[in-house]
Amino acid sequence: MITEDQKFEEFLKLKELKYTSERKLILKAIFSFHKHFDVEELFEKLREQRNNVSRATIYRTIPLLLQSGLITEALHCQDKTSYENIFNKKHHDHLVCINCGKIIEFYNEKIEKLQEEVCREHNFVPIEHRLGIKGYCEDCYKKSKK
Amino acid sequence: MITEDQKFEEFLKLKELKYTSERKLILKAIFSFHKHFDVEELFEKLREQRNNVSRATIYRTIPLLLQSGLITEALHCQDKTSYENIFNKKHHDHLVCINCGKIIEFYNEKIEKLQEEVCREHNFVPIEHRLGIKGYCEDCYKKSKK
DNA sequence: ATTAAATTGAGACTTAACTGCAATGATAAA
DNA sequence: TTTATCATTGCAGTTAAGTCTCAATTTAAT
Repeated sequence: MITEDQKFEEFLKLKELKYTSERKLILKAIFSFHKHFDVEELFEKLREQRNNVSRATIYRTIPLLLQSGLITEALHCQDKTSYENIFNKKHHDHLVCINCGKIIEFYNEKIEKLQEEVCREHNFVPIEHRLGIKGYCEDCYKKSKK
Repeated sequence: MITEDQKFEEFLKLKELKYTSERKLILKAIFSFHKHFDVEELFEKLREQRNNVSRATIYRTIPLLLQSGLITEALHCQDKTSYENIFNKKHHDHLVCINCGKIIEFYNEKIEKLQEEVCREHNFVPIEHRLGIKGYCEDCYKKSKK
């Protein structure tokens, strides 16, 4: 079982880039989140861990993490771009509550297959996809009806 | 058959807002696009039409157009937020070419139904959804193989 | 250990997106 | 028609995400 560190190191080696201590720290911080995160939250997390890394470096590292397939851009919830750790995670899509921001992850095999079919019909070679459904979660819907 | 003007006017009346000449011009400009557009392109289009409207007014009008259901936010292609006219258009999803930026619209009834099913399973009330598949269009894929 | 190249952080810079304010414009009552 | 009210506008300024520059440092291959 390959670790996230190994995966990132391998990716960097392939690109003839260096696995610096800052990059290690960023990766570690990301994997200490269990939810989506944005750059500011990552910066703060690193400070908490007494592992200060500049924002510039974070901004420069994120594209590498995206390319290496360790993280992915999450749905634009409000304004900031946020990310999601996807290492060793099965692909999934999202239900996002407009009211409370809750995110429900789901996976539907049939939808996945149909997407492949659509791509075939258009001679399109898919690399990744994102399906986000916005609406109201059970709790918020109940509240709104009162 | 209701026009986009009527729909917007009705929406504004409901909110006790005014259908000003600037708002009319913005709407007209939007409907002269046949592709996605961003704020800057809209600003330029208005200048071309000799109908100068300030950026501030454009930024203030867009939320109204979104709320009224005349336009929707398009997929984040690069950095800028872009929009899409959806008045009297059937809902559709997108295939986006990573290489040339080409956008292919598609609609798949089965996928739509399955989404509803997923929502039901989670007691989630959907309002809108967005499915974007990134990859390579036929032409770009052929080129890349050479 | 040497060396070439990549990387870093600080801070300046850029730009999309938005806002406060004074002036303007529309609407409804007088 | 005049007046009063309140939304709207444009300008100029603000915010904040993201990028760039450059000198100093670190990495990794030899």
